[in-house]
Amino acid sequence: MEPVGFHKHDHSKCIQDCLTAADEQCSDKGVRLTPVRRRTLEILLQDHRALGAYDLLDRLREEGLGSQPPVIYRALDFLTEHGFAHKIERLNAFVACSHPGESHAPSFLFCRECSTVAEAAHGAFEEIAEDQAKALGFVAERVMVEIEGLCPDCRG
Amino acid sequence: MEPVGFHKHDHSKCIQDCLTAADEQCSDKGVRLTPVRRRTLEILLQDHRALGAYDLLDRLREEGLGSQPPVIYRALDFLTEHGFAHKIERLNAFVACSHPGESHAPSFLFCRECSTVAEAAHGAFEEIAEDQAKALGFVAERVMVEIEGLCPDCRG
DNA sequence: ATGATTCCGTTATGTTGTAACATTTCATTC
DNA sequence: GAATGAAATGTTACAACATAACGGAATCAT
Repeated sequence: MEPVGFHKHDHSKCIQDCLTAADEQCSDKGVRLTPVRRRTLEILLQDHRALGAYDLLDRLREEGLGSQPPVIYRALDFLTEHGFAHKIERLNAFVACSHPGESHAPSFLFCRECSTVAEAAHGAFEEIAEDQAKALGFVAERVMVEIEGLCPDCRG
Repeated sequence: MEPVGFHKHDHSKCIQDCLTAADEQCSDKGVRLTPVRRRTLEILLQDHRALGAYDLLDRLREEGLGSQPPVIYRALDFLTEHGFAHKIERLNAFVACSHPGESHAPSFLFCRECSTVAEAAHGAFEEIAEDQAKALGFVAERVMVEIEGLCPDCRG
């Protein structure tokens, strides 16, 4: 898994690939990527940035796709549940998954200036977490890593 | 630094030590551990559990120590700023620091059943985070690690 | 077609957090 | 011990984030 948020890349292809992957995975699993869900994912994919639920809702509203909070929260529940999007807890905001399909339990780096998010390799963190949990008799189920800082652009 | 949340220990001593450490550090720094701040810390120290701001506020209100949200949020700002308490982002809740004075940037393990929190060694996580950040040209300023799972008691 | 299921629209409300300004408390200096 | 200035608190009002509950529409399997 290679981080993508701070790298130059062919972004329209990046978007297309993610949407295609989502379409495929949904039909494989027999779940539906409905218009509201798909459009929410598209909006998130526009930037590799974290967006608040209400920002997303505003966008949907402009397009006549739903105007009340439950609409967007249901769409986000679906997308996160199936690994197409993730929540950044520190920001109360959501970001499209950059690596749909790959094993999930991501770590994030996000810029405090521009909210750009990169998804990073998580394995090393999980190993350490597992060691620490074991030493305490704790069963680790989910390891959240969120690294706040400045991205290459905002470092100035 | 030894994790404490899931271990048997002399808890009244644990509370006393933390309060004493807080008192000392405050006078060293020339800041004031006022009644609202001190009482908030005491309540947090009662359990090694994460408590919501409004739960804490209810406790303060019962004791006539302040009844409006800004009161508790200001106290929590003070306590977190000086390292006497921490916020668990995943829970929107706060926990007393188990190791006041030791270098700060903690990692947490918290139980999804009972909200008990243990503070764990953070160094290894920071190293990995630093490596990943460097590879991306990202400047890591704060590394948040929160491990959700089941504590020894709730594992059943 | 019909019944079951899933999804969406909507109202209402709950939870978490802050801006702004008035008042009080406290330490310092005169 | 009064005047002053800084820090802390009290209070009102509101902003931002999130969910419960219910009715109706779309979709799917038979």
